[in-house]
Amino acid sequence: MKNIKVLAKIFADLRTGEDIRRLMLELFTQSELNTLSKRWQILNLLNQKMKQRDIAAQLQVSLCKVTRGSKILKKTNTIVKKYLDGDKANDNNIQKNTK
Amino acid sequence: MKNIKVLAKIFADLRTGEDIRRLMLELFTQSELNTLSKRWQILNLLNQKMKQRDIAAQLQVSLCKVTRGSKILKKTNTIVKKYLDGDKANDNNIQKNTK
DNA sequence: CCAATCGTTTCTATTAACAGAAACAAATTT
DNA sequence: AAATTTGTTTCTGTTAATAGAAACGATTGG
Repeated sequence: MKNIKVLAKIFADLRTGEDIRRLMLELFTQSELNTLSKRWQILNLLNQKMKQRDIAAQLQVSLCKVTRGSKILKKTNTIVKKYLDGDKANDNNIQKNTK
Repeated sequence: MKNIKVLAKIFADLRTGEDIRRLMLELFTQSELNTLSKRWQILNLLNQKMKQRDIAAQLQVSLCKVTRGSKILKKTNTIVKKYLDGDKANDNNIQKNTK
């Protein structure tokens, strides 16, 4: 299943990063947000060709999480890859002080 | 922490519901997607004043999940409430056959 | 070919979210 | 006010994701 489309539509409707961020803070637990954040950082670092053991050490996660990220990146035609290979990916790492 | 802003920005950048949906399918496990989907349905039904035990029965979730949703809805000035009270909420339930 | 490095898998233990049931509390009905 | 309904909390057990360690496998350089 199922209603993922519904959820995706909600995020799409919200449009601004600030509103989406607030919704995520309401919907997810702190633990889940951490997990999600790490998950994305793993993908980003993997895409930058950092060694898997280095990623695990730097982000303080286990190798199984890194391997899982690796599997995601092996798929072709993914949104993940498309996004990471775009210029936006690096913008996000700089973390400018927009607030 | 932390980099929730980064993740929120990614969703915001994607813009279309279809792209966001695809990214979610790549990032989350099936189990997590189910959880998330149920979580939103709970909020929606709670907001429609359905009784908590009925919600639990209909969605086949435990009361603790419903109570958690209830706590979210009790907060004021949330994106969740703003969204559920808007007209978009009902659109999403109809689930038109756009694919 | 061998050794080292790296990606991947496997194993057991841990943890957070959750199920299911019961108890408790607040509200409503009568 | 007593009984019923509904919201909330508490309890124990379960499950999926994960940590940590080790092993396995592939690749590469020597």
